[in-house]
Amino acid sequence: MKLATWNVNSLGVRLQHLTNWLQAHPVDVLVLQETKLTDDKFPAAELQAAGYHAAFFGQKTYNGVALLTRSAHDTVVRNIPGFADEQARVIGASVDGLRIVGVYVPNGQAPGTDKYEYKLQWLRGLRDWLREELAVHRELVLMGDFNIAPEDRDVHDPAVWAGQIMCTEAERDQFRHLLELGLVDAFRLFDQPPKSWTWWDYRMLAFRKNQGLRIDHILVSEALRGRVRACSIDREPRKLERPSDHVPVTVELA
DNA sequence: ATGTCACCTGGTAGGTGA
Repeated sequence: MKLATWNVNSLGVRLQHLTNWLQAHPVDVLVLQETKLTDDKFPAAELQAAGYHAAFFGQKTYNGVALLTRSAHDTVVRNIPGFADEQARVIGASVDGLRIVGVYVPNGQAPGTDKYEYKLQWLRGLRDWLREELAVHRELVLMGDFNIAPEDRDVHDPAVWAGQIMCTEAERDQFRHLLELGLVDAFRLFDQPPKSWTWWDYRMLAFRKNQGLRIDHILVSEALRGRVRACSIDREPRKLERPSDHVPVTVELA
């Protein structure tokens, strides 16, 4: 089976890109970030026509997450239990024997800001919850927009980005703490092309110059490690007209 | 070149967030 994550940067704008992509890549599970739609505006009918059950959790203007599955899913969770949050950033469910958690980690703006502190607090809350979740669900996939480039090889110019948002040591520590729970970065289980990014700034001709970061990730629990057959980034949607600034990442499980 | 995009309010531009 195949599972994927994609920050669409407004599902209202990107619905056609999404349905086209799903037609070409009929993954079994897809989590979306930055839908930017309240639940009453979520295009559930269009996605049902495309063959997907949808769970969604949105808000006005910002954030918003969704989970699409070919098979029926159940036991949906919205946001982090026990972590009070006014922003819609997490959706999880059980499907095909797997526990799926889709996340839109706060961007954090810049070190030293309130938003940065919120990001770090949020990541601590996520870790505390996932520790419990993993104890109950051995086969778990955590995927989404983490807004963290875990290592220098995930950054087009590590010198420029050193200490900047998405690359600070505190953020990378939080990412490592997630791995320490017993999660594996599926992308790094395989040889990958150098300069593999999932996000390019709209500005500065960043995509044309391939100046990006790898900040969208798929982490699988140790119990799933042996089932991972491939993990790849699809940069094609970034070439379309009016693209999202992020592209999809897909993992294949046996 | 902080050079783009999305979405809001409230209006034919400016602010916020990424």
